Amino acid sequence: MQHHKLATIEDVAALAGVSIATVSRAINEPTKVADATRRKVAEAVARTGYTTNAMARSLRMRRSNMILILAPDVGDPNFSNILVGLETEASKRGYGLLIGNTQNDPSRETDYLRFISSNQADGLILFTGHLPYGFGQNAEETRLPPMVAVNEPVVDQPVPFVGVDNFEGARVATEHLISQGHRRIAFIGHSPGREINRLREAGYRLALESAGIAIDPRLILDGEGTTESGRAAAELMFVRDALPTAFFCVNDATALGVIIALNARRYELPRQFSVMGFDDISFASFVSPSLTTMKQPRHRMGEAAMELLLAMLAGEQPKSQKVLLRAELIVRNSVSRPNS
Amino acid sequence: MQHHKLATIEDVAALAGVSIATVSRAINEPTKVADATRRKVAEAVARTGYTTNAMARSLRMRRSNMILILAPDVGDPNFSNILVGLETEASKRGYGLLIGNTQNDPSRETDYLRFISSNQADGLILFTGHLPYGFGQNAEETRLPPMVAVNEPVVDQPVPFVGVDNFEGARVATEHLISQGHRRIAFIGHSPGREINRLREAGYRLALESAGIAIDPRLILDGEGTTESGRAAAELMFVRDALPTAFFCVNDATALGVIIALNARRYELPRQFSVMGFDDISFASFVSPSLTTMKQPRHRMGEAAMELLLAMLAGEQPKSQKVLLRAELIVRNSVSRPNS
DNA sequence: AGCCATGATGTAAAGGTTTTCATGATTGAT
DNA sequence: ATCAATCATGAAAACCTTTACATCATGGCT
Repeated sequence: MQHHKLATIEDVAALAGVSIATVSRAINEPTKVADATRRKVAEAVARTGYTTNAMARSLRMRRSNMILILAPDVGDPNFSNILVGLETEASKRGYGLLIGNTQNDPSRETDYLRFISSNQADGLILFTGHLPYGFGQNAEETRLPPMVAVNEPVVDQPVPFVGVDNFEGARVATEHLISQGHRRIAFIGHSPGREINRLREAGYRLALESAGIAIDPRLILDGEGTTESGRAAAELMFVRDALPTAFFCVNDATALGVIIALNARRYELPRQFSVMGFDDISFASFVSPSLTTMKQPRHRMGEAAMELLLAMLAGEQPKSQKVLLRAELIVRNSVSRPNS
Repeated sequence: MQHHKLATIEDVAALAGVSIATVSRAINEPTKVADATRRKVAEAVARTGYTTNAMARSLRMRRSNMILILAPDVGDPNFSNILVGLETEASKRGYGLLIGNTQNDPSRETDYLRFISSNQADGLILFTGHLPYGFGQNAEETRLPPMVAVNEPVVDQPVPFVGVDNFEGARVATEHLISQGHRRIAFIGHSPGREINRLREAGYRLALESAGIAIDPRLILDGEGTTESGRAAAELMFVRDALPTAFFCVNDATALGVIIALNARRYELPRQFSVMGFDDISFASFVSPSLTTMKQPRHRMGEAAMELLLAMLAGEQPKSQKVLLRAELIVRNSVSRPNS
């Protein structure tokens, strides 16, 4: 039922009247072969429609030219944009991408490791923020395969990381609000367990301190980064009656929730409240008011991570364990000067 | 620099005191082996940490248990949600997913076919709406590999298709508007070249005709399905001054554009205009007003497509060349009765 | 003329499985 | 007790490459 029977290197060799070794060389190291034979081989390849069997090749060479991507949620738009960058760089270098959706399920993580241990993938890109379950326990003993973490660093493990500078980005964002004249700035998305939230909050705090603004703990609200948590936090703020003039949200999803809450209460934005997000997800520009936010260079993150991983596979030591790209301030219409 | 040296089947055989053939059987066809030896082998496998080398296995068995996914834009959220369904079903059946981002670039399409012709993938899932460049020309001659198209059918080729019933969905959507009392319903997104747009428009037309409502060509506007095209179309409508009471948009992105245009003109929605979308993208519920739309069962589409492909790989003839899932009406706040 | 370096090619091994076929052992029937 | 059938296992082939090593020819040097 498959494609008849594929031509093998032997067929090509026979047709070209040379040995299979020569065919292999003509294809992979053209300089090591005489011009005339190279042409004969090329001709034979064209005639037979030969393509080298990747399985045999990988078996022999002990590498597959495949990279396994492990992500907790493949459907997440933030992920998929980074994926595009990963793919761009990988395919440029002749690597294929194998994707694994773990949903943070330990058994699925372990399951996907079979691709590594069975030589089906040469390296690993981690979106999960932790080592796949199955490496965890005896990490020092087991030699880790080449891998790099992207978006979220791996805690307590020497895994090279490519991501955005959350601390610096949050500082810039908060400074932007301050530069507009805001003094009472809320932070929505306090969650000390999440590295990303922690860093962004730290940047927020530094910006305030540097500007000599005292931090009001009533303006720092919990939130895990979902739209619903943003909406709830904003509501809570009104109940408690300790109001800011601006909301700096840990991410755009949260900011969206805040905007929904404010719209529902019929406030006019940004006249009465300013809202700032982080990420620049695709719909940030379509919300009303369109969202001022920090743009993550997702495509570049993907490229950089893949570059780093491929360099490691080529035997180079990573120059640094951490590549931080800077987020870019995108000014739209959800931030203005406070009018009080 | 790699993981020391992996245990092979020979190591296991030696430790268990049996031949490699027995080890292979103990692992893959446990019933064909005596209980005692099966236990010995299991023990040896555990001790050595053996995992079978997928390359050797694929080489021998002439199949890789990999599926290649070819998509024009991996970053598209519509795609990534279907991808989750594909992944769910594939990994349940022990298949891996290899993803290829083509950006509709013929050379990239051809390039990715190497995974098929080199046996690195057993089958193909197509999001592109056309055969990958390189199959096209002599399609009758070349035997096509097992493949199924999802989301967008492949034109003029006998490729099994899994998608949503766009015609029926558009009919249901339009009927919903009619049932609310609308008579002047615009269709935004006329684009005869696009199969999806064509079908949705056809459903719209049928619903109107069945209700005895004459079709007003001035209410049918071009649009390729982007937010910007929706915005522009709505604007055009005001310029031309042939206004509907409801807008049925070819998809949510278009509907979003329409809403933006209406909001900008300070209309109150849905009191003055109703807007209906199609797709139920993630932000449909966050727009203001939240969008009434037809939900595509993306996860199920992915699962169904993968199921079909795996069945084909197992040698079954696909029962039908076309699996159409029905879209579900999601009622939110962008549609109400007309108030004129 | 003889020698050596260089360059082009071929031979054969190795990579790790699955599976066909053969072999022996065991069971059941006569 | 004999024969046939069944069952468990092993030997070896096949899957298709890449590459270390060997071979041979060529040409340049002394």
